[in-house]
Amino acid sequence: MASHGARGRSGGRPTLEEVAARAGVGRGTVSRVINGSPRVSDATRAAVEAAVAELGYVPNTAARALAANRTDAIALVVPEPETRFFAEPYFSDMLKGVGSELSETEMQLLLIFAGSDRERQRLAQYLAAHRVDGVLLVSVHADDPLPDLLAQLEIPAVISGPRSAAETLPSVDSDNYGGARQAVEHLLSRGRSRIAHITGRRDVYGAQRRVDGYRAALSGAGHEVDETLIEGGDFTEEGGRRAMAALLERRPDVDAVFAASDVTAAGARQALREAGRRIPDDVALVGYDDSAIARHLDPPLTSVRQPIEEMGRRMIDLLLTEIADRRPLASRGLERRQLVLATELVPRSSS
Amino acid sequence: MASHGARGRSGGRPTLEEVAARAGVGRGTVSRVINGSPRVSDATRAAVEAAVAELGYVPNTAARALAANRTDAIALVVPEPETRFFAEPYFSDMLKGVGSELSETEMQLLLIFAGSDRERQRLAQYLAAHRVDGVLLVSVHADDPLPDLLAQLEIPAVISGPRSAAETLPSVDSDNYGGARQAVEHLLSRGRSRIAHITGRRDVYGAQRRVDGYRAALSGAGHEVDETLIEGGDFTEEGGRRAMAALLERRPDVDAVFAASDVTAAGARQALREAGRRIPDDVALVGYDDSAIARHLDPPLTSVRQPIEEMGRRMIDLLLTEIADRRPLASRGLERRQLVLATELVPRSSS
DNA sequence: AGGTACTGTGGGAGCGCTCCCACCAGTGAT
DNA sequence: ATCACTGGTGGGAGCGCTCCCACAGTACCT
Repeated sequence: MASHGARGRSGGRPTLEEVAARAGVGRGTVSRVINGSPRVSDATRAAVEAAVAELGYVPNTAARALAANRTDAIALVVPEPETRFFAEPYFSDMLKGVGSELSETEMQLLLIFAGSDRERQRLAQYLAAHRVDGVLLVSVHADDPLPDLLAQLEIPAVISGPRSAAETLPSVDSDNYGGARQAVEHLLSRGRSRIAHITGRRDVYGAQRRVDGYRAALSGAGHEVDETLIEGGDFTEEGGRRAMAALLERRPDVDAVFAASDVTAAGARQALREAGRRIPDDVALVGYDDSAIARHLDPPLTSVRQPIEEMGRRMIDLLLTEIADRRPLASRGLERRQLVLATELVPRSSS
Repeated sequence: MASHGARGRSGGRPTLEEVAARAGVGRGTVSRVINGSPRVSDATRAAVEAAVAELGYVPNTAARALAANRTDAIALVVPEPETRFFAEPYFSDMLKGVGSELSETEMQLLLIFAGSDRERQRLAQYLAAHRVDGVLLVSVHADDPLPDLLAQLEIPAVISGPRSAAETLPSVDSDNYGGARQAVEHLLSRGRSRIAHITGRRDVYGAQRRVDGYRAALSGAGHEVDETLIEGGDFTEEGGRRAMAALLERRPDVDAVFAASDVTAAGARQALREAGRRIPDDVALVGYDDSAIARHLDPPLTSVRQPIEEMGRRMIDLLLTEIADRRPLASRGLERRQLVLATELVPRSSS
């Protein structure tokens, strides 16, 4: 029986010490080379690098994490009960951006689900254990305690979509306000004048901003905002259908609808069909997200695209900066810490 | 200046040692309690647990990993260039299953992208460093070197979808053969007789199995399999369109199509529309995956649902078993190590 | 000739655990 | 009484790193 943690290692993976011996230098020097310190002579560096290559040395992260008190990992926290969020392209696109940006670094990505109470409990434990250097928070609700927990634990975090206009955390968002404006202006330019809006959940700041954009576009074009043309939705298909039905009841003269999400638009479409309205002939329809649904709806749905992959990338940038900056006593301003990226209208035949 | 790794700890998180002192026991005893060893008296356990609670102790994973030579983490490797895979509900559903099953344990989930060569390089390094206890491999191609690498490093792995009939790795798959049969039998029962099949990529074993199922269903019903009704696709929309166009050219009398994926079906639908064929009146259409697209297509698409979330869960089960079993010299049979889960036909108005 | 100031380098200490050996009661068999 | 055992426990050693102090060597002043 070998010494102690012997499992499965036939000869064992090489350690720093072995590399040092091989290169004829000290442990500290190898560590310096591995970590790219400039205070190493070229000759020494070359010798160490050769030894590393010969031995196939790979640093042991656990040891590094223990000694250096950092983990080289960040967590993406997914509030999963929102199945909507999870199944939408939003999620995978963001992941794509996050992944691609992260692959430029040595950082690893952990996926943590914080859906159930048990999972949130576990997450709290996990964060308390400082097992990640930073956290990416997506789709956080206004009353979520998580951001405060993170602040308290002094763990750097970036949020996608501020919780309110007074958000203190670094954030990356798309221009919900501008996107909504684009959508409505597009409908106006198509000669529509009685443009309704089916909102998202009002406790989501982004949904609120879309309402603001809707209003602004109308006002900007000299129209009065008619409150009877605004109906509350919740981002779901069923919600969209109900809202559209209510709208048709109240305002049978409606000639266009801007829905706060593609899924909502799909629901609205059903209600319109059932009421015998043709799209776009009788009522034009515009969605938001430019998801797969938009392309496959009949007729294909005009929608507002958010640069989600780009948002994922930027979130990582921001987070890595936060992590790096944690050393000098933080408290720097929010200068470049809250980003808003432009949206783009994708016209299709529904409008 | 404090001792050494002093960053950010105001008083510092409690350590095992502190818990031991508080409970009036030795370090080893606390470790035993934390790890649920049975060789601890009830009184001692209670004392330790109290101390843990009072101090808010959370074990330091890095230290544990270093000492015990395990990581309590598994990786989900995503061959991301397959954007298809990534954006499809397949991915998020699987993730959901994986996450829910994992949340029963202390294991953490790492997401690793192995799209570009650089990423694969990094992955190899990562695995060589034994930074995970096990690996989940999804959507692996027949010629991927990854499984061999894993075998060589003796890292437990589970694959979703065997690479061939001779797969040696533990795997969890849905019943592609049976699912295809169901689809075709459904079409037969609807009175269709000239049923075409647009295949998936032939180098994907699951696609091959669907072809087999298609054939079997026809033969089983006493029909001869007409090779001119089988057309190669590649799981993409454009591929589906092309294949359908070719099919219509060659067999204008076709009265049903079984497509190897919903996306393929969406492409086929376009080609059918362009050719003026009505669905389902002239040609019935059945897809595979039961994705969001299926529900939102016009007309809604009959499709074969795979229990993907369940598959994710089972993969985790299998992997955890593999990890636990690694101790007794492996080499146990493949008895319960290759699972095939049942599919379900979801009829909609396209057939 | 003796400072002073570097740049490079070696290696001790320590990160917080797990593992295991040693040891101390009890308990039952001899 | 003596000799196994057994369940329960304490604590040394060590996992593979990073950090930092100490020190050699060289270069440039006084």
